[in-house]
Amino acid sequence: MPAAARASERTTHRSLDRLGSIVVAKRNQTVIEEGQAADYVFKVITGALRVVRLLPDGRRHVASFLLPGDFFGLSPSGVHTQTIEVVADATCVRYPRRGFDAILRTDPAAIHRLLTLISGQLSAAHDRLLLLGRQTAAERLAAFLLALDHRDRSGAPKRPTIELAMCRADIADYLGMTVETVSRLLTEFRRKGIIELPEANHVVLLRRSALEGLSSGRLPIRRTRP
Amino acid sequence: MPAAARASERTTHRSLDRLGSIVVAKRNQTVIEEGQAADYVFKVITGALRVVRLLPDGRRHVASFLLPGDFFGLSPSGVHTQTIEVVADATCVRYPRRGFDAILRTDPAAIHRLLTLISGQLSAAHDRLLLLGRQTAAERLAAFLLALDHRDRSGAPKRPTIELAMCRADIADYLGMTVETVSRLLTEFRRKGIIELPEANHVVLLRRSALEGLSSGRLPIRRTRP
DNA sequence: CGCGTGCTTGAACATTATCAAACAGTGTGG
DNA sequence: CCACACTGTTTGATAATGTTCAAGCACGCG
Repeated sequence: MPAAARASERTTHRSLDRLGSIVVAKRNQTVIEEGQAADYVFKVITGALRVVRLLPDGRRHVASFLLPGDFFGLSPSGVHTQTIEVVADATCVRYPRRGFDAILRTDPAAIHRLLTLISGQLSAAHDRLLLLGRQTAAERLAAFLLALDHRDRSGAPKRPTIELAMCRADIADYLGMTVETVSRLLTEFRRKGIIELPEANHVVLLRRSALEGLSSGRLPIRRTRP
Repeated sequence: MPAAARASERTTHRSLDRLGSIVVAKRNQTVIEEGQAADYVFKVITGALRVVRLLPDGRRHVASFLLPGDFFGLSPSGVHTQTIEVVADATCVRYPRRGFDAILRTDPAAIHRLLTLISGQLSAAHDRLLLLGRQTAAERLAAFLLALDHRDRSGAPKRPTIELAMCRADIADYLGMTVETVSRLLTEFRRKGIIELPEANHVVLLRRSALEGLSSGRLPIRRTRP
């Protein structure tokens, strides 16, 4: 469920590297606040962040998690529409917006990559709409674990253990449920032998197929509408 | 809840007009199928369409509705990831993808508009994630009615009557609930004097403020039972 | 007409939220 | 080093929101 697709690595531009400066941020710190001017673009190096939206009464939603390799802060309008907070102590590279734009102006290929990146994010958002609108809590959590695993695995192959950088509340707000439901479902998965929970934030996938069955892989199956 | 923002009108490009050809499509017809090559870009002139995704077991989700002025079919990857069907008999303009791309290559301003358009869609998708993940059925329906009204009203001012081009099933799949719930909530709104329902697909907004109160989530989440 | 389709309504049921309490781990100050 | 607060997790009992199943109604069309 990366907000920025895996294409992010390829989006790195050589001439960008010289512009970047390292930024370090600690747990629960706010990196970008809704309404702020979008003067910088960031790329996650280590750690994890969350994209957050709030309702007036305090209900919270996590739009996406940002993991190493992901870009954030891109906002053509020039104003951020979301708040971004640190989940696990993070280091990022920060590029000044102007330099970023300058590259876009001169490099057509960069524009195309950016367009592809954002389109990928849009497509991912649509997947999540289907997830939140039409799948059960168990299906959503299964999909989440599989996505995290897939993401991890792209780095080091054959690692059946997922490390959860985020707390239960973050997961709950990401999947549109309560912490209690997240906890109960994890326990249920454990009882069924689908996962192991050596520690609260370490998940070992024992039977991936069971999770895949739950998350009802999205195949392009069509139903003839009445 | 327009998939393509209101900016769509401004996205029209003079040199595009010569390339376009008119396409007419009837109710329930499929205009674009998931997996198809994205050879054309469309713009809605009249009528309404829906962007649909299905789960293998038949559960359906409507990602967005497309109303006059909206663009669709844009897909940088070259392959469509969604199915698009006709809600109410529609006429669209169809532009060949190549001509569209050519304009993008030569006109930097067009690229910027496209980027802004897609970013707007992404932002709208995030709003909908919050809606589906954290708001009640009543709040979602209220937000839907207000969005439709806002959209209509931009054309002709002072029209308190919304025409629902889509059926209850479409609304339900868009808001992540069942037809029964949509129906019950509309009845409830009517009983409370918030709306009127002269016909099944005509909604008159009597007390917009009541809907706004609902949709902004300012209503108590947990009600102490009498 | 009578049938099909879509809308509404009702009653029973299920999933998930809410409330409450206990527990584990972590850091703090005495 | 221990007691203590503090935060995050788990578990249980209860309740609400929304679904499912089932039936009836309204409308348009052959």
